[in-house]
Amino acid sequence: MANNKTKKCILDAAEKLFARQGFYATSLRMLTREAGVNLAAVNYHFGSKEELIKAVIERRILPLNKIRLERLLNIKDNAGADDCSPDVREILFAFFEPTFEFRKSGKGAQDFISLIGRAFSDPRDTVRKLFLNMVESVFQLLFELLCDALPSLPKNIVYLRLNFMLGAMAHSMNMSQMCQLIPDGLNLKVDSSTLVEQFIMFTATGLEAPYE
Amino acid sequence: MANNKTKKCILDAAEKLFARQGFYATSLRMLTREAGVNLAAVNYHFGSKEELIKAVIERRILPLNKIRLERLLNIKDNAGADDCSPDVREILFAFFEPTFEFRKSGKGAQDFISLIGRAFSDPRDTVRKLFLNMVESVFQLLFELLCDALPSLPKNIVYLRLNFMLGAMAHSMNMSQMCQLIPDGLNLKVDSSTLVEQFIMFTATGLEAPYE
DNA sequence: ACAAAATTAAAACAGATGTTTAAATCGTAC
DNA sequence: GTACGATTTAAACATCTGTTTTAATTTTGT
Repeated sequence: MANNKTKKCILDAAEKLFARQGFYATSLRMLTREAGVNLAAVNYHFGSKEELIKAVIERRILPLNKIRLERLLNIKDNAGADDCSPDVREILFAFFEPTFEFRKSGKGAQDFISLIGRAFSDPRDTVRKLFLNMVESVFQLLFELLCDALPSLPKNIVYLRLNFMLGAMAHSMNMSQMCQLIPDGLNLKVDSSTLVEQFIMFTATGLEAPYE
Repeated sequence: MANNKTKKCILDAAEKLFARQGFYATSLRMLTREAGVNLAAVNYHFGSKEELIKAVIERRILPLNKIRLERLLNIKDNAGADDCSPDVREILFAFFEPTFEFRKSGKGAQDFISLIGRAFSDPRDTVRKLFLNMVESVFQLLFELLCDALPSLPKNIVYLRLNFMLGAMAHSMNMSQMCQLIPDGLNLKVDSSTLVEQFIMFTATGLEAPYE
């Protein structure tokens, strides 16, 4: 168990290639070449490609989830103590800021975030469920808090809007390829902090929109 | 050229399977079995799998784009004549309503719409560009109109928010699998018209959010 | 230093993939 | 009815996939 270098190389290469090409389009041969390890190493260390996918996601999402959960629980407790509804923007910031913060921490992190967007909208149940199971608890708490913060909205409407928000998020995580849409002469780039600000501004305002 | 039955069977089957399993996960053998035609028929009629993907998307998106373009141009002309800014909600309604309306027209249409969501966030450049090229003109006009409707916002901010919106849209199109997120006892289903209303309410309010 | 366990390496495996081929069948115009 | 082009069929093709196997090598505990 001493030498984890191979495992790390595989995870790093997988993170990169899965994010940029997708799970399906990345073969174990590309992956192991990129990682500089033998083809059989993946099956030896992880068992199968599917379990590698799981490991790639798990490595990063568990610590991230821990932070998000702490921050959301903190909001919940404060609201409970003061006996008032939590604030939507506060909730969103607690939920998104760790993600965007982590994203800035390096190239690998950036790849991982776009990989999450991939997993969230993967065609195959196996991959999607794999991811959803890991984030279920956080999402559930997020949903609860948003319901508390928006007491005038029916829960199914909150749920619907929550999904709009998550879709926007999944898409925003692949920002690199976003700017292919409008081939304008304008400089449409935005820096990372503007992205978070604008994202929260957009979604918070949308969530708070009046019902009918 | 007389018998287009085979072509139609292939297109229908492809639409269904591509939407439900993704492009990659659908093999030509599954596809031709579902369509009830010979394996070689795809290559005979369409040349390759990639060209089949293109044909599947094109069949539906061209008429849909025509409607959207007409309605958007109509708004543009009216605004030009009255010499006033167009209305955000009006623009969004013109853009989204045809899609959701078409979605209601049958099972195949429903599959197609979720297929569009797939194409929009496909990992591979080839597939994504294929789709983006077809919608480029409509998106460009949409962007222009939104800039006119939101004169107080910098264009790159409008562009950013437009992308949030498109992400939300792509995700909402696979609504069928959305409700796996919160396994609550609550009935969180919403009907189709509520979906459009809420989507426009959410995104319009988000787009109109103040800048900083 | 030696034996046992863990890891790496190269090769082969079984199966699936998109595509092509070559013959058979069909539809249609003369 | 026959000949000809379009279509369908079944089989083969080459290539790629994830996984296993078996042997070599390295690392570890004593």
